[in-house]
Amino acid sequence: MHIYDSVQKTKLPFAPIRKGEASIYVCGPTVYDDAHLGHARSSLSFDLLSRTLKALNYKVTMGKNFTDIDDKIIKKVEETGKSMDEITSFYIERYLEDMAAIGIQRPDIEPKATESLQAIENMIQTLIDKDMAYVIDSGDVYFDTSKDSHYGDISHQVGEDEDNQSRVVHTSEKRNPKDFALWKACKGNDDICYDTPFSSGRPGWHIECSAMIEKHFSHAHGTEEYSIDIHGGGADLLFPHHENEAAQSRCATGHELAKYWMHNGFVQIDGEKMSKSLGNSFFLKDALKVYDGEVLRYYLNSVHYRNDFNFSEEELLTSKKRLDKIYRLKKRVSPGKGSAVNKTFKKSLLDAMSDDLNISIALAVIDDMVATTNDAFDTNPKNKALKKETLANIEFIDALLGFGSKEPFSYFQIGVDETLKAQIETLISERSDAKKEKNFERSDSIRNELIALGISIMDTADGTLWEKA
RNA sequence: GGAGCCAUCGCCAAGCGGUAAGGCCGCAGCCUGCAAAGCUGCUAUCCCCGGUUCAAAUCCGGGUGGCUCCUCCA
Repeated sequence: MHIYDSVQKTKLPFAPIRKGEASIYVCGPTVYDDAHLGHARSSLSFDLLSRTLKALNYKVTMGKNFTDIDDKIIKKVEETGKSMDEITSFYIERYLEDMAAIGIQRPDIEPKATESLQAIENMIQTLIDKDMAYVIDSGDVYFDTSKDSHYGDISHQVGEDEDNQSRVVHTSEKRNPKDFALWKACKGNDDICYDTPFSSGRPGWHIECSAMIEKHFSHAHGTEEYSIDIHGGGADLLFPHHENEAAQSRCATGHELAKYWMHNGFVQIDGEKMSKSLGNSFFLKDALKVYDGEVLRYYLNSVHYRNDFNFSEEELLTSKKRLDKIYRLKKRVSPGKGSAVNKTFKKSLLDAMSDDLNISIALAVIDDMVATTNDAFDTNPKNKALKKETLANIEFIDALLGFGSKEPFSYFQIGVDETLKAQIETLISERSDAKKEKNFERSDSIRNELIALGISIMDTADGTLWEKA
């Protein structure tokens, strides 16, 4: 396995802290609204990583947090009059449903900030005790970036001279412009506050990830140099979020946070980053109303995770066509039971994914397998061994990439209700009769009716099959 | 103002110094009553200008264009 490390900016062989194991932590969503396609892409990217490592026989432990204490959540509390818990638990449920719909394997650990307060407090206290953090008059606690000689190693964005060059004006009692809040003191009676020795307040954004990783991935920390193997998230988190996480963890624990850092590219709409502030975000739940989750999954995963992804309906339809081909092949071999995966096929797929998740090559390998197998069945439709192997191949695709698991006939009937189904079957039956009588004018006319209904048909040796377009 | 990323066939997209994968679309053919599906074949010298090298889409320098980060953000 090779992984592109966004800190070293190069592809590195994956050598985990512990042989045969892989610990991954991905920054999850702040739960104040529904997940958009960008969240989907991030989840999908690291889902592929996890599946690939599992296929390579690593014992994977995947963690993804829910940020459930945050300014925007508090704002939502004020706006709606609902409790913070009502809001966050609602969106956490929605998030999990949406992710399940696109085939994301549930992480092993899903920590929440509200359930990690002790760990957060401990880490901040440690930093204060080590004089790497300071409490200002208001009760806010800041991390002192000047005390960390490695601050900047992650994002390479902290220059020597710089500072007031930033287009953001910093005005506070911070000692250094780059210092960031570990803890925000209570602002008033209505604020969400937790008591700690340093002040009553709530955690800053960055500290939760460091604390959760420390809490949930607590290796013995003997001679181990890193807390986890891989830390992931969107490219926008590299700075300041990950830089700050790394600094906190390094200074509090004496260990580097992660051995490898991976960042996924953005989903764009018309060439611009999808984001709420630009008003161009596309909620996953809305996309799922129009497109099947499996098709969305194939589509959003069809471009390498590090590249930006420009969403277009036209390209999504192209992805569906490629997925369709896999299911058409599956129709030829279903129902049945798989035997063993073709070794060459399996190796080619794994080789592709082992190269920093080269999905393009992987999909090309699948397309090739589909064409070759179809060709073989065109020559010999009754090749039983090949049928079993093909089923096994498709099962492997599903395990590794997360698509192809549906019953193939039902895949082509998504969106067809019982009434329409009965109508289609009647028409097909009438058409078959017409064909037997060589009344082709009639049979073609029926076919046109079906096409008008969005149904395409194909005559095979086993009768007429139909598909919803 | 500072820091990065990207630019490959009509569209999407691999490539990581050794002579351009794959998909969609299009064209031709096989199959079919005709189709559809499936299969086969055909279609690019890599934004521009310099340089390094026996050899560059791939490395270096300079342009041009697009995107992102430095503020919440996947």
